[in-house]
Amino acid sequence: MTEHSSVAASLASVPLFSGLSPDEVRMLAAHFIRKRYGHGELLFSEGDPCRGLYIIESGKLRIFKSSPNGREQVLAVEGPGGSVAELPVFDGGPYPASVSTIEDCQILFVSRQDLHNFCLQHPEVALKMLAVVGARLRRLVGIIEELSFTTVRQRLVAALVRLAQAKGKQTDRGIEFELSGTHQEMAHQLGTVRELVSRNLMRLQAEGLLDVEARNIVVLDMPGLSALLEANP
Amino acid sequence: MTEHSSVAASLASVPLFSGLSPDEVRMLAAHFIRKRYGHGELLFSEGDPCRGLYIIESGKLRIFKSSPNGREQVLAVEGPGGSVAELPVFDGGPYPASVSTIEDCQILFVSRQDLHNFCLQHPEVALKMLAVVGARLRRLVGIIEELSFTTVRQRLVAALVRLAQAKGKQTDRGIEFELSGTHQEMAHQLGTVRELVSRNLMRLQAEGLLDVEARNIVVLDMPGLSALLEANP
DNA sequence: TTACCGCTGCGACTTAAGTCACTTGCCCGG
DNA sequence: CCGGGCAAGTGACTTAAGTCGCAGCGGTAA
Repeated sequence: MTEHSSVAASLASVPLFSGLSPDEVRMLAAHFIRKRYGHGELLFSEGDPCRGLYIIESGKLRIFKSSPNGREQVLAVEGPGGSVAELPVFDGGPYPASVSTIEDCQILFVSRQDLHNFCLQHPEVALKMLAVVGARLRRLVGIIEELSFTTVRQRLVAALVRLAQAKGKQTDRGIEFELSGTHQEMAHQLGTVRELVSRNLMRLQAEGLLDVEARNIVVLDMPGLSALLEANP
Repeated sequence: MTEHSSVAASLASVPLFSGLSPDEVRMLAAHFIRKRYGHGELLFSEGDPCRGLYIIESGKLRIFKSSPNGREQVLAVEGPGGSVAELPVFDGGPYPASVSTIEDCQILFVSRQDLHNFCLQHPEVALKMLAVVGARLRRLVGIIEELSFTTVRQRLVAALVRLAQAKGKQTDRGIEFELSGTHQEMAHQLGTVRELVSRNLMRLQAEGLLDVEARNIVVLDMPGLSALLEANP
């Protein structure tokens, strides 16, 4: 397979461009460049002028805000098939947040200009864009809700429940899975600091809901855990 | 002026539909209904299925999330020319937040179906939509940033500075303006409770930065106030 | 092997945030 | 003119959140 046609193959499977004809995908593919990034590399920082759109072929990256005090708040984690910076490509403004990889990544890039031109000829792509931006907006509203109504403890529990559902394996001891990153990274996703993640994990263990062995988590009492999401005291 | 043509006149001045020809605006106007709401009325609640799009002719309304414990977090305040629920109209999902008026309002409403049909024939409206949704997304990111990086005090100061710039009048004593609502409403916008707004205002007064007389604020030391936005101690 | 470094676990402490209960003042309607 | 009700000020308290400092652990690169 040539480089070019492998790009086309990737694009065809991206939700953003589903619905295009093979010919259209091929035309579009001509404008993309493939890039590789190592773990922890920065694609761009908030405030940078928008150069173009990124599409993830493999690996994961995180969209985040960082504060002068070194705190970080993760807005989203995107995996294969996901895209980044749909918005500023269209409104012309700067990137509203920074993006870095959390795994080695293979990424397709298209310049703002090229994508813009393509969209003018294919209005249905703009509608897809609206759907993607919409989904992002809903997630942001969810983050705001969590930040202003819940405690760190509840946010952590919510994250654990999500992880358990997403990649938990039922074993003889309970539902088992691995934390996606370090405690530090979890803290960034929950909008807090490392110590609180560590402490709250220990506390959940002390309460008999979890079993924590380094990064391996065993949920012993799923109903009990979920119950913490409802109650407020 | 007939009812219908006055609707058309209003629509023509809304950013979302600027760029349409007078004929197009007239066609669009036929699908709108004018509604009136009193102060404090609820247009819809989060989770409701999306019926259509709202455009504000006069008055103000607030988009907010509310928690089971009675807390509220305001996501945006929209005034004349603003629109509400652009997103769910397109992605078909439920409303992600609730909306209520904070003044008497005159509002134009169009059903999801009618707007959808119109957009299919006028793709440029979809692009405008993208811009509006984009602006909203940026504001949400800003809220997240404030919630996770700043204190209530800093958020309050930021809000005061914004108000001072927006509607402050230079007088002999300093920059003078009125709070937009009750302390309770401010608290909802800052994602906190009434008491903290009250206390922090008093504290700023004690520090000689403000003069507070009921709902009337006089900024005595604008540089000093702005300085609080930078420093972290 | 050793030295170093990043991740983790803790204990002790400080401070922001929120809760509760109550007072005061003001406006509006009867 | 009086009483009810909402808005605001305030003190005392509880608790979540965050900070600091340090110790142990495990891997890896020299």
